[in-house]
Amino acid sequence: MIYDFQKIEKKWQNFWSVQQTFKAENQSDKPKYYVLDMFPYPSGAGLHVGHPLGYIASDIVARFKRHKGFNVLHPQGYDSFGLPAEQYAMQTGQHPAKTTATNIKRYRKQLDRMGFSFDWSREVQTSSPDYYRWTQWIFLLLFDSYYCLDDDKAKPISKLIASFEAEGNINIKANCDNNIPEFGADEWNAMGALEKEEVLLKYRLTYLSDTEVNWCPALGTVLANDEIINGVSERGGHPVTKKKMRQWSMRIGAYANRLLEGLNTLDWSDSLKEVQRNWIGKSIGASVYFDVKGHQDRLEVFTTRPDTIFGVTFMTLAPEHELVQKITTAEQRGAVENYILEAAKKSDRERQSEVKNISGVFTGAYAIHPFTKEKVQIWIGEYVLAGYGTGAVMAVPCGDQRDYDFAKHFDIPIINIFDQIDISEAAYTEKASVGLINSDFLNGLSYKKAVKRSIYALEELNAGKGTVNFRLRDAVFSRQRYWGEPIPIYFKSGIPFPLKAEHLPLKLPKVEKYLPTEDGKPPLGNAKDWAWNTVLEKVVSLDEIDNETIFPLELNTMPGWAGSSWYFIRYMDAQNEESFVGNRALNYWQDVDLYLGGGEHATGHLLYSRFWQKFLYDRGYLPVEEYAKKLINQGMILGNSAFIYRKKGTQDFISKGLIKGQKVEPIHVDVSFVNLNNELDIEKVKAWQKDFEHSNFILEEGKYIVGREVEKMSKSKYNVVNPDEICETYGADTLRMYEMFLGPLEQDKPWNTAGISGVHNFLKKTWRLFYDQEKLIVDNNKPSPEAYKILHQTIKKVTDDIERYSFNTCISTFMICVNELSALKCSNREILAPLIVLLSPFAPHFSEELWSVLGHSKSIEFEPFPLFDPYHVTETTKDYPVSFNGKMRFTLKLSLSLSIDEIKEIVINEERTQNQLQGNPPKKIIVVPGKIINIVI
RNA sequence: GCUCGAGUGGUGGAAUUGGUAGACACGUUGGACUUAAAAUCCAAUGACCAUUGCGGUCGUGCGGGUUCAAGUCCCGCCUCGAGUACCA
Repeated sequence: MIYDFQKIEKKWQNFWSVQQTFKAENQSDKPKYYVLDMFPYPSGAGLHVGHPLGYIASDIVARFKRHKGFNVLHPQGYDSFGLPAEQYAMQTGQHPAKTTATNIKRYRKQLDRMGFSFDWSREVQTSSPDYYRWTQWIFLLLFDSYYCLDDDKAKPISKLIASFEAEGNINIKANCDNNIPEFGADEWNAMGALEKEEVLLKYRLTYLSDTEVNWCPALGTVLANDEIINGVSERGGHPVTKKKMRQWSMRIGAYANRLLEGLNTLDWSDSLKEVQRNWIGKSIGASVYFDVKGHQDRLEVFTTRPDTIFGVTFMTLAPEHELVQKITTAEQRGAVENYILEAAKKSDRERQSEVKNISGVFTGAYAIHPFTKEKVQIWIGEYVLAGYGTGAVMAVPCGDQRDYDFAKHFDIPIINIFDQIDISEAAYTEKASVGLINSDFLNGLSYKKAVKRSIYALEELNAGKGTVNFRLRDAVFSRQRYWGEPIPIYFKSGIPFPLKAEHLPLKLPKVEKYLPTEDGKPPLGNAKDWAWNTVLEKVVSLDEIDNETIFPLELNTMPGWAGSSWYFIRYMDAQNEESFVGNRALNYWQDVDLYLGGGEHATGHLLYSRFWQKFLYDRGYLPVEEYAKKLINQGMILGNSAFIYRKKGTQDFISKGLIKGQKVEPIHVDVSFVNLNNELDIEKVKAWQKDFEHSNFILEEGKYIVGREVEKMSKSKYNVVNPDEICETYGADTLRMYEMFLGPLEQDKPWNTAGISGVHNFLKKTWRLFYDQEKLIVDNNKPSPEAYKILHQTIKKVTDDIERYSFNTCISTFMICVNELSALKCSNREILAPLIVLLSPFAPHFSEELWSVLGHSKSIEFEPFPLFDPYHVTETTKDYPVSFNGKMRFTLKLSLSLSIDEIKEIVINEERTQNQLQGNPPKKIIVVPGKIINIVI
């Protein structure tokens, strides 16, 4: 009988599906284990071989844990709201729901073919109303909350209202909008309902405000900071500009410190934690208030170097700073407005590319130095960013290179405050302990002391205070798009009100067009009837809304990250119609034990989901503050692109070896046209695209050799390899093992089919331990000691390797094991049965088949994982290295082998020991339980 | 510029706390079985020297150091990759 993987894989996939083998129960006496994959966006292109890498790894862990006696939750679903489906809809008029459904079907088929042990009864789709109903519910809960700084947690807004009624807002410490006027209880109680709502909006965790947003004209929508890479949109690479718009935001800033501190409790990679730390960007320093000469307003700046305050010779504001208009003098107005206009025109990218250009303009106004009382010029300059700190800096040219360059360029005075330091060429930016000079009461003090003293002095004068500043901005939550969750909000006189939870879901309407309306409203503006009907149906009475309003409903939708910020909770209890998750399920599953996914989500999904988790925890809906203590970022599988070379201006394509110095342009060709020796199938290329039909291919030694380059796998680079093809030729089990064998899980690696035969041969070789031609040759004889030794060494190594997620070495171990068993011609049931169990997480179909061949009727899945038995690993005569550390002590290490109790005798290789000890032989041997044996001499 | 990774045969990569570097696989070469091919099996495969003496020398990016012992630890460089960037 040959190894017919096609037949076997079909058979067992069908079996698992019919038996519902992988359905997890929400209660069990077994300990729980929750293995989570980052769910995919179902794109039109389908899966390529890179996508399953993480799923294979998590599937191995899931299956391993089932063998180890855990009740395993291993779900899968789809992040199915998103831009590509919407853009496709714009082009073709097809409803995104339809294309999404088609894509999901295709994904499912591909996933099933690889034999994953997902519990599909828990599938979620973020675009399904049953799911986004609860996304909307969480939005409403955020709307119903504020962040209390006294207790450092989110609380119901009703508590805030109660405080306002009792004592106004004077003593309230909350994370909220800036510039909220103070009011007492009487004033609050005297306010009208709408007025109160307007105040509350400034405290809510999701709130509407006029904010400077990243506007992407090409996509017709705003974008969050993490959706912009190098000044252009992540999707499509379109330019992004600044625009002021009334938008929903999420007060993630309230959680900045907890998100930062929480990282210390997580077992995530250092690099990923570092990315989040940088993104949160905590800096400790001081706020300093400068009076503006001749104005009431005070100018607030943030600095990390309050110790350098006596070096201030000017101030710089961002062009967008709100005080600019107020304080600019008549003579300077023209120049200032020109400058602002020029700055506004530029995209983020242009600004970034002009970093080295120094530009700025004097406002004509002066600030008063809080200590010296001298007046300092106030400038505006692009180098100050509106979005960081207060959008204004106190410029200390002697201590900051940018201020220094600016001062030199505009001939502004520079004061040196550093003792013995030459600042004629550049600023002194070190924090090293040089004494200060020209600094009044700070003279002679070191950095640390001066910082302390200056903050103290500022506070005394009421001219500043110690502050912590975060780079993390509140997250813009509105998107001017169709294919996203509708925001469950209606308006009355411009004030937002929440729909009631029992009225959810607020479903997406059908629209004719997916583009924004002609008057610039989001796509949902095309659904006027929907908006009115919804409001009539769901809001108590018509009086509740303003007659004047044309669109009483919120027309923006939620961003892509909304649905993905809590899907891992929904999996615990995906069918629940009463609540976003049931208490019993939640108490049982608690959190994710292992999360696997790409590191590219560090500043997006992985931050936002932590934020929502903490919020839901604060409000008492979740039991833990971090949902995934252990995270592994699988590396990317890269494509191995193939190139042909067109001679400039001709239709001649030159084989790679013949290019020499000629001018050629490389053109991607589909990798399937190229064989393992990089020879091109010219006929296929000619048939592929019209352009090449009459092209001339210049060969070397009768062949056209292509160039190769490793790039990201993508359709446009024609380097995509479809897992279906591999399953067709080698089978899913080979694909699974090969992807793991390619290299360490967390490393990026190019796809290369060259080595796949090795893994396939391994399976065939294992098969031959069971079958000789047609005959099953498994016997019930007593295995030899050698066979036991091989098996138990394998058990030990495979178990250890899975537990440290080193799957590539596991596979090597299997190969050694099977090679050795073949050499012994060992086909004993007592050896083969446990071996098949070991192998089953990696090659599940293969193992199930052989398991049933051995006469078992139940699925191998729940068979206990074989335990390592040191008794079977007898010969340990290997000579162990002996080490000597200064305390006259030797450490003798045993690699696998025996537990200490089993050791009868230790033989020390005299010659070797003598060599290493240079004439100090051991005198006494003490055996201590554990792995290390100490020999004291 | 800053932060974090990584540099090991022809290739992918092993070497868990310092302990026989190169496991395992691909590739290559030779051989067996075959009319032949496929499939399968066996042997060799870091470099150099010696191979009718079984061995020897050098080897983990470079230069130092610690240690009986360094791919692994420390110091100083080089190269590559990833992220990030006027963050006050």
